[in-house]
Amino acid sequence: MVKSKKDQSPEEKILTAAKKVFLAKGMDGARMQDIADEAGINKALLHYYFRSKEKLFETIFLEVANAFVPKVIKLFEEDTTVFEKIEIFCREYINQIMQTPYVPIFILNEINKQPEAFLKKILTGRNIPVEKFLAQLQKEIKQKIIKPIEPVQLLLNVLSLCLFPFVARPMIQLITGMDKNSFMAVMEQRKKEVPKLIIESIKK
Amino acid sequence: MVKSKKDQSPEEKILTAAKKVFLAKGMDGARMQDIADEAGINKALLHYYFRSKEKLFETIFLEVANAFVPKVIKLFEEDTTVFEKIEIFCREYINQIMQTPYVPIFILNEINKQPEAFLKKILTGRNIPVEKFLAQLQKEIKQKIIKPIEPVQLLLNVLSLCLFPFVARPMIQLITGMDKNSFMAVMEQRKKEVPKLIIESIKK
DNA sequence: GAATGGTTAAAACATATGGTTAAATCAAAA
DNA sequence: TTTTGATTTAACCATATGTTTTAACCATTC
Repeated sequence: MVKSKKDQSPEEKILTAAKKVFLAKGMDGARMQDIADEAGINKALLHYYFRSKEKLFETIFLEVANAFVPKVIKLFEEDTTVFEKIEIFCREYINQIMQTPYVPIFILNEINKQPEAFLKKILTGRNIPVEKFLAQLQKEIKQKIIKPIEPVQLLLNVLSLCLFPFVARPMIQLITGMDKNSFMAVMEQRKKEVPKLIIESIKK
Repeated sequence: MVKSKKDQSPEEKILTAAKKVFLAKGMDGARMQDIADEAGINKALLHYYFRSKEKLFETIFLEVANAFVPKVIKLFEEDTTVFEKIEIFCREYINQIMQTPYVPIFILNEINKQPEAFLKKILTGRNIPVEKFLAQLQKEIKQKIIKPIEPVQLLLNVLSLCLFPFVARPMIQLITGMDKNSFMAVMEQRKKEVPKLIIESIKK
């Protein structure tokens, strides 16, 4: 059950509104007035709680970036096969993004536009522990369980297949004529299709 | 050989500058003054040649959209196997986007933000002739050359694997530490890797 | 209930920004 | 050379927009 607008503190109302507006319009397209209207408060209050548009955006960006980082990264430290990891990762990550389908295009676009300094400041201490998985990959390659493969290519394949449909959703819906529900049904299928495809491609 | 700035007509200078600025900052982030400065001309001249920011953007969007549509679509009407088509499409499309790596994120983002009316107006008469390919797909499935597959899943797979890395390039470079050259080298590899992966996954 | 300190809003402010105007410039035609 | 029409610019305009100010409001404390 989501808190109704009336139950929220002004600060919460602002954050909820800012998230909605920034996600829809991006940093440049968002207007402080839009956020105030959406929150049902005065524009000056935004500056009372968050000093500037930039500060408010920074707060939202951080929060939304969390919704973009796969929640299953601890998975990579578990004692399972590479195939199992891929299977679980794809299923869970697609599942996660289905709950927040506007997040990927927002994040990727802002990363593309914000100055690097801004990003470094925000995204510090967020590096995924990948060494263990790389070691396991090398091991299973040596054991001839999986074909030799460049880890970066595997990474690109997994992320591409999981995330791109959400990034391109408006275009895909435009050219195929699907509505939101049909699209989500296709993504539901992909929870199985994507890991199958990846695993088939590296299985020996 | 690219025309030097001095050789270009004012209109060409404006278009070149507008393309650069819009691609880098998007419709909302771009400033008419930036474009004027980049073109080395007065701001009023922008309005002399293109009535408004919206008109100028529309012109650029159309041009850039062309750089986003695969130049090899006629390929689908040729008399070759599905496998050959996939192979050529991936190789050529990745090749094409490597020449214009900023285009995908720009287009996808603007499609996400511009009102649908605007897009419909711009993107009319641009539908890829896909029926013939679909028929061929069905035929080769019946002939048991390829596995049964949802065409929309195949489409998503191909586009994802070809385009996503460019959309996510800043992020990928940020988390892997690659520079532009390393990234492009990886994409060079992908011209072979991607079609191989796709074909493996549907070959019977 | 007066005082206090945090909270909210209306209005004002400064600047940015898309767009316009009117004059200067320039090249080609007469 | 003069004229004419297109091109280019500087200055200006109106509005949008992020931010600040000032005062009203409101709950809590003394």
